[in-house]
Amino acid sequence: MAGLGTANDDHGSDIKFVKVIDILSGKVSGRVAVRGWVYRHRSTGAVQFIVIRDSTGAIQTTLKKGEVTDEKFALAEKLHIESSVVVVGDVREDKRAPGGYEIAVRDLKPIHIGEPFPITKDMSEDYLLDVRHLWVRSREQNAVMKVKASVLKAAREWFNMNDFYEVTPPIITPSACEGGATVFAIDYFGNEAYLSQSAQMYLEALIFSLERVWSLTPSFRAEKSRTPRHIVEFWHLEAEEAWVGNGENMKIQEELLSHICQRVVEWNEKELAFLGRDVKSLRSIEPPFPRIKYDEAIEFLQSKGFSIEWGDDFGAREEKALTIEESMPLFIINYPKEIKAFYMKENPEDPRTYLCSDLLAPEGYGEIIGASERETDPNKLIERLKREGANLENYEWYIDLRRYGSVPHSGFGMGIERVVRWLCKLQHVRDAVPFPRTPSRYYP
RNA sequence: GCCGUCGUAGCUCAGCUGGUGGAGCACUCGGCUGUUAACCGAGCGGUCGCCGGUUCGAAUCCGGCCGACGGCGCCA
Repeated sequence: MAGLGTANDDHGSDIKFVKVIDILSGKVSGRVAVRGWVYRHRSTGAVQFIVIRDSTGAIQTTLKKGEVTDEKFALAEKLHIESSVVVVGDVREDKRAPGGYEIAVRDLKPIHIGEPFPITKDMSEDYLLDVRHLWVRSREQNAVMKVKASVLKAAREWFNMNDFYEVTPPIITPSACEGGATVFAIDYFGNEAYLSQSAQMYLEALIFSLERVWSLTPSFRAEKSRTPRHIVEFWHLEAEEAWVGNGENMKIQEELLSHICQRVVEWNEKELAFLGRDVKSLRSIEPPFPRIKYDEAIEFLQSKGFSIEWGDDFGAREEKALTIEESMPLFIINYPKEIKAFYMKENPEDPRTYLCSDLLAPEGYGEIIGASERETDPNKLIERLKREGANLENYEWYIDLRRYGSVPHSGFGMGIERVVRWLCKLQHVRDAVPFPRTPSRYYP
């Protein structure tokens, strides 16, 4: 509780500020000071109930006529929802209070009496996106942001424990990193540059110095995708590993993701409960994850009545069917070349396919990681780029990486918001971002 | 890009085959000594998305446009 400061009560002595969660968990008692925002305000005339929230939770406070001055009582009646206040009072266990504890207020100081808060009870998804700068205060957004922070913290923790260096690839790039996907162009002192869609190629360059690297960067896709799993700007966690083949690459992914799940369970039990995610299902996420070949996935889908043939890519329906009954994430390996990117390594056992994997989240949430061993033969890369009609000049430096001590290597990219969506059981990835960017929105 | 749904008070919505625009919440005022998104009474609140057409008369019928949302495709 260091650094929370103190507030003068009406007797002139200094009272320590405490966090709401420490009251609700029974850690503190007696006279306390709390600062936060008005979450609910009810009154029966002679008793006012003001629920105050801070970043840790919400607690009911009670004001009774005669226990505070008439001026303070009248002032409290004017507090709109989301007004900021400091209260001083006595912690009391009371079954009538939500959460089991309340504060009997002795003194109350408004810091700012807010204007009427625009968000009330019936709110459309549309409207909440318009007032996102205020909706981020909601319990739901608060819980999701806490889980997301844990995901990032746990990922960094795992990489640090496993000999990876965190690196900082550029966001402004001279060309698209992946063929086909649409890029945002920006004016770069009179030339055209692009916002990064993936750090992968830069990470590939860095393994020759650091061997195992990872990065967390925003990635941008200028596609007018209208689905619950797409946003224009998303946080991309990517890793690249020298001397690692496709199999070990998958081991790294499943260990990383399992660590993230275990930590989120450990750190965010309250938030997960609020979001409706049962902790058991996440606690059981442990290596190894089941893995099936693309061919087997096709056969499975055909047996389920899908009209899909070898060579077709999986759509949302197919991904859902493959994982809706699963409780573990599922690897699908060795996709046909036609539906994957040019930089993947050919599968020596079946040259029609690549040494690659997609990791699908369980319960139908779909792809959260795309991964592969990378092609090391410069001629094969040139040949594939030519076939795609790419401008080879843009890829010269990338081909160069295969000319000076090339080594086998693999890597992957994880969509952070997709992981958070799955962990928090969200309808849409945009709810895993405080200020989502979609084709139709970039405000606020 | 394709398919679908919807635009009425600050918010959520009702408004029938065309005839003087409504409710709940929020807000203001009043009442209530234990409320749980408190409750009760009153008040305030409108360019019915925009443009045009039909009609004595359009929120309502017709046409066009704009915007948002939902689903598919593309992908992390």
